Amino acid sequence: MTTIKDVAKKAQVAISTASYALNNSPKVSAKTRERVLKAAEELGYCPNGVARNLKKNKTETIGLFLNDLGGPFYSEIVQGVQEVVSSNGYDLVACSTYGGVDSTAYHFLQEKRVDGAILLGSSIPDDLILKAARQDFPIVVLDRELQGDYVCSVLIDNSEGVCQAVNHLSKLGYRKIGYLSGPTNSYDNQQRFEGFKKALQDNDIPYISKWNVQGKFTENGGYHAVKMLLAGGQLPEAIFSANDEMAIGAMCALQEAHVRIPEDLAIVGFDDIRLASYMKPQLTTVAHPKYEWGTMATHIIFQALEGDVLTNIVRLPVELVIRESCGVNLK
Amino acid sequence: MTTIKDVAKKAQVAISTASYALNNSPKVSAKTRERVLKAAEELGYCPNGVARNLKKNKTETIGLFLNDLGGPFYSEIVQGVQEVVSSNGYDLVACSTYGGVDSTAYHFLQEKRVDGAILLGSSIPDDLILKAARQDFPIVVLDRELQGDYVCSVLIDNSEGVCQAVNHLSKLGYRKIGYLSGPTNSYDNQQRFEGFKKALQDNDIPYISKWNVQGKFTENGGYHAVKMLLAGGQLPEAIFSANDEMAIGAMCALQEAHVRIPEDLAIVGFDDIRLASYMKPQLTTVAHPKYEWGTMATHIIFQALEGDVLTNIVRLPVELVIRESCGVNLK
DNA sequence: TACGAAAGGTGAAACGTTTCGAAAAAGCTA
DNA sequence: TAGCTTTTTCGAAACGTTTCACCTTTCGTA
Repeated sequence: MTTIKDVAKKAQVAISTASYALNNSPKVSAKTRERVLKAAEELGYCPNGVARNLKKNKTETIGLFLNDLGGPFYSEIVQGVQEVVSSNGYDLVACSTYGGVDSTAYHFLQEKRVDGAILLGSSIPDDLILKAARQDFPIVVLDRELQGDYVCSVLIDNSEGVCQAVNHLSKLGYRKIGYLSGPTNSYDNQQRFEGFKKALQDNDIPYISKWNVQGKFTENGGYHAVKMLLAGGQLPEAIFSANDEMAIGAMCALQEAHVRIPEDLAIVGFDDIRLASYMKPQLTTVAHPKYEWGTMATHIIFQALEGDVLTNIVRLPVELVIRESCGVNLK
Repeated sequence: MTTIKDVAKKAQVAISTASYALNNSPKVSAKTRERVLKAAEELGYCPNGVARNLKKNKTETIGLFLNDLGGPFYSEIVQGVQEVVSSNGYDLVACSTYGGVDSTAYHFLQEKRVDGAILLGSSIPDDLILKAARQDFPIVVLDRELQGDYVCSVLIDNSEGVCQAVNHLSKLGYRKIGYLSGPTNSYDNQQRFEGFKKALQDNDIPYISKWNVQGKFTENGGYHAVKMLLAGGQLPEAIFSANDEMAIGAMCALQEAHVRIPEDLAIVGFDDIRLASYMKPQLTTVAHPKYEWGTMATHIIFQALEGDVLTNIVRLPVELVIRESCGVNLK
């Protein structure tokens, strides 16, 4: 590999001069710059990023850490993040948190191989985040509330979303509403469940615990949870699913059991993933601004890098998207 | 930030000893190791990855470079890659090629911030790839044929896939078959188009160029291309779409025009993305082993890193998945 | 012609590690 | 105890940059 040393030698200048020339510093004369650039060109020189990173003590790279790089709505978040990162002249790397302490996320967070991190997915524990965050290493989390000097939470308004969904069901006349739950240790699920119970109360609807079934936030999870529900007999009139993936699994299970949607049972999801609008019937769901979620988080990272103090929690609005899966007429 | 220097001082040993201790070298006595580890613990020491990378001249990181981190079937490729990278104890970063020469992909490829690269998406030019690849920096490309010492292509068998699709249509009695094309400069599209023409020939079906319409490999692209086709009057009996995304857009356009699928027009796609099986009617399409695509590519990277010489091209099998969008009865 | 300032160029230190070769300490054997 | 060997520790160089502080050259002005 050719280094700046080789370039300097070829151009017959000192290493420092070569460096200045390559970085367009005004300290070097046009002639020398020319000579250095030519030498670099001829040698096919390319600066070693790692060395530069070490010297400058920054990588100009932001890390986006996800549970699983292929999630159903990450794509739009990633685009938002990408956009802002690029426009700040930084690089973006997406990494998985897969593998616990051996995961890339762990490594990168601890070893300072990025200058800031955006985190979505619960597999990184709070204390590691709080320990890793510093003035020159801000962290934004997308799925939990976290208090710290260089940590900020960007969240969606879960309870408002659930509230709108339940109100919608209530307005349509549904009084027997079940809750299709995600993992109970997930922040989002907790928030949605709390919101759900509160919304029921506000609408004078009783909460019936036998209609609370739990899955794993995946299509399969929803499918099996609803299978259980079906096996138990006595269905609710409507189901609020803590996310769309599970709602889709639920719909499959229901259709297999010849339960008609929405005639026999209404269903509403959360996230508004792409598939939601392709289902038959199309899934009514709570949408959140995914792209903006990404841009917001990233803006905050750069603010922090510039030394601004952070507001600790930002909440993004949600919106109920009414499609077909709850029907439209009063029951 | 606390460095190994601080640890050494606190443990009252030389820096080198601290380093050996932290890396579990047998060169240091149990007592000293203990002392160093304790000091490190107390100081919350964490080795600086960048410095280590520089010294060792490797990052133990593989880069996966995609056009757009949220693509419709990347997810499974990524999982395959992730799996193999992890099991080799390496890290994985996914980066976008968004932004041309300013993209993260460019930077990382040139600045040696990863030890190997897997590339999908045409925005990195061939010559850069060939220039960047070296013994200790192998590159695998997933969407073009490329000859080079440390470059390998892992491709799917496009022509076989198209052939199966066209044979299927032919067997069902369709004789007027259109081609919904992706960008003409895309390798995959070229291959599929070549395969398409050959398959027509093999089945004694004429190629009619007015039924060749072009889009951008996106749903929208397919939608508009088919709108054009509709505006032109005189539809074919069947359409082979160069990918599923466009096929889906096409289906929307057709449904809006009250063209029934498959009764009035059959359609077959390519890729077998998740949405394909959720469409109404479900999309018949050519599936490829996405997960294996990722694992295969990654295995090759590690083989190359170990010094094996590479076979230049690997082709993965494809399989036609017959669903509903072509009908089942002879016309 | 001499002087001072500005411009251009340089050597060396530093970033935080790893690792080599050598020195020091400890443990044996005779 | 002297002379070995083995174990443990250490200093220093190196990885490839950037950048500080200083030195040299050039040039305009008095």
